[in-house]
Amino acid sequence: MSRELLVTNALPYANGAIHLGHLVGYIQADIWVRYQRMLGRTVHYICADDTHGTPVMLSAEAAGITPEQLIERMHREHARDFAGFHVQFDNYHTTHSPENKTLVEQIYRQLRAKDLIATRTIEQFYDPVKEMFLPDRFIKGECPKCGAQDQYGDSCEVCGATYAPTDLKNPYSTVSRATPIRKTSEHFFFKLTACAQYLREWTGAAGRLQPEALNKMKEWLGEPGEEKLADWDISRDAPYFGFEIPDAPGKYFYVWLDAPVGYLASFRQYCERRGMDFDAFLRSPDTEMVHFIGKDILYFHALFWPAVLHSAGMKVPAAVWANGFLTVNGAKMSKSRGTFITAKSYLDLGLNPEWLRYYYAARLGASMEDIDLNLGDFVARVNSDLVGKYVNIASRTAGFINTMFAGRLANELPVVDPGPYLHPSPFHGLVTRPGFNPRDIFDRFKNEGIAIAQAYQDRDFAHAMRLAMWLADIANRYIDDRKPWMLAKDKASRRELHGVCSVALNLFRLLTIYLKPVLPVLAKNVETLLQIPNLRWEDDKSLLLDHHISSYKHLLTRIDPKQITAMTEANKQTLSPPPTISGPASTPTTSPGAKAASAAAAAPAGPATIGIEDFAKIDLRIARIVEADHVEGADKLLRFKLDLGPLGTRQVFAGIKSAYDPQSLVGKLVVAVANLAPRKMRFGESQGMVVAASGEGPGIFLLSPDAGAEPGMKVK
RNA sequence: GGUGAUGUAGCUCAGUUGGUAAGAGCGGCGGAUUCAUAACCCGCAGGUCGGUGGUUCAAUUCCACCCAUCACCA
Repeated sequence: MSRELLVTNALPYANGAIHLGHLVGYIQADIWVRYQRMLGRTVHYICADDTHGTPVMLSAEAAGITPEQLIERMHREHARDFAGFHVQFDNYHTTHSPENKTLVEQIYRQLRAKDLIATRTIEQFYDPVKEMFLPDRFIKGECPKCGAQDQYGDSCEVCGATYAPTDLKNPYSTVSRATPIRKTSEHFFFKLTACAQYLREWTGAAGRLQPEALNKMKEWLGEPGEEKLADWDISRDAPYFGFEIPDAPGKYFYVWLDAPVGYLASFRQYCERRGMDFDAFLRSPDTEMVHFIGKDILYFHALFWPAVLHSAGMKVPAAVWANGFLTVNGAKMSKSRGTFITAKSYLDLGLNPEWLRYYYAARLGASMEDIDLNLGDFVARVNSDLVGKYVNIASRTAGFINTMFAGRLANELPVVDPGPYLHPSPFHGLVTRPGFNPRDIFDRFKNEGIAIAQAYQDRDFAHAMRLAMWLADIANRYIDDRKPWMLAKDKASRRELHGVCSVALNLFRLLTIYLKPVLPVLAKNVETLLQIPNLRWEDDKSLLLDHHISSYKHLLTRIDPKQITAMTEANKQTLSPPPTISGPASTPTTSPGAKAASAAAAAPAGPATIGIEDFAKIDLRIARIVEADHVEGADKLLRFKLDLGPLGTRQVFAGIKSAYDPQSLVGKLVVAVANLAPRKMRFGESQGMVVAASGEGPGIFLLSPDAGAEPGMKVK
């Protein structure tokens, strides 16, 4: 396992900011890479922005800039965010690069030469206004089963039904709102079906995929003879932001073909900069390529990517490791709850990136399971583990070395039996090495270090952190037992004090080695404190004796829960409007999955409380519906004329068509927001809103006052 | 509906290749201490290890079924 490694992280898409969910995988890979380097292994850690495709093209257009300008800006922001979390790539390139274009074309020509490219005519939805083919996600319509509005082309978020985009009723293009038409076009396909047997071999190799991922692959591949795979459509028609296919004007490579090639393109740029031989690296049997990805893109990395590489005669990945999604407080990240937290906002608010690195490490195992960022747990764990346990060891002993011994560690350490400080470890199967002396606390630490190293190697960081904190507890008990503050009072015990503090700081040094992949900056500061060079893993074999250290300065501050509140507040976007004022923007719906999660989290994660003065800002009034009709061309809206008594009459639109027949509403009393800023809609101006209740399921319910209320009365 | 995963103390989670091992951290309560950014140390949780059957001398740990949750697929 001393091979030279090329390690990559999935390329973030150049269409949005990096958020805490992205960071799980990047921090995971960065920790793993740092660990490998502490062992002295050569690792090239590579990433890039994924820049092509329809979403980038349309986003740029919406922003009034060129795709090149957009991806340039995103590239800068992404690189900044990763650096901010100490994710230290050796190279961060872009898929929109000459290196990538060359490589993609080279691979494509290889596939074509091997007769692995087919052409076929397919029919797709086409936006006649925008004059472009529409990816499924840009088509919405009514659910063919339950009739819910604004559903995507694959499944209904209201009733859970699944279907093809062609099944949608009243489909429309989310780009232009036009009704899409069907149109045929010639597409290029990669003959993935020819690779089934190879893929069975590739996926089955030991250590290549996680067991769960392998299960999934078996599902996708099927048994020999089952032919579950289909050929892969790798072309898209203009207009498309990407690379044009050689000898095929107007046809572009699908973004998912050139995205993974971006790993190699970025690596090639890096090789050229460093004077390394790119081709030789790929040819060598002593080099390995390892991809860290999110579980959502396993399909692309464990099927298409190895198949394409193998077919093109190139080095295939040694391993593809997927991480799960991030939930926050047990639920999907939510913009309205403020748990859709961007990397930038975390850093801008002054939160320490190593807090998050530690917390992720403490929760990350090698499996594809989702991990949860429980914000309360985050505060408790970081404060308790890092400040209360780990840093505290130095904090409570370095001062004595500084003031009583002129900053010099003892030249000889007492032998300390860890026995009294060992609490029953929950970890059976103690790893031991030859010559292990269980009666020596340093041996005990080093012995545990072997298990920690193994855990890092296996990407079971949670286990590594647990072991490290178990050691930190031992060190603290030792200090507590020997009571240096008592020893300091008696001149006769000077020598003993010196020994105890020197032992403690040496234990602290070992722990720093074990935590360094996770906490690189903190470790750097410890190296400064101890006045030692760059710690490597093998340094746990030595001790610091008769050595001068600097004066102690705070190594890490605690998290103030107020910082967490500030962060969620800063990320809280304007609450989506309730269905009643649905304008051109679509009504947000909640997926069945999020429903349960939000119910579970409902108690602790409700909206922030407000004062009466906030409530008073909303001018709620009783209103009588004097007119109500359908709106020509609107899917969901009804138009009302409301009588607000002394306030006159108002025209208001409300998105309740699915729930009410307008005629039945005339004459009814309802509750209206009178001071809502008027809003121009496609069908006229809405001068207020009618309030209604709705739950997670279908159904909208207007509020109405008890008998006796009159139009214009204030609701308070 | 299919496939896979998960379900252990109030919370977050370890662990058990089946047997005197049912545990940690956090929170809470009590005590001790004052070196340390009120940190640290000691004590207190009697939890049917989701439910029901089965295999076994013995199951929380293996098997079957069921329930709940999650993910992917159709």
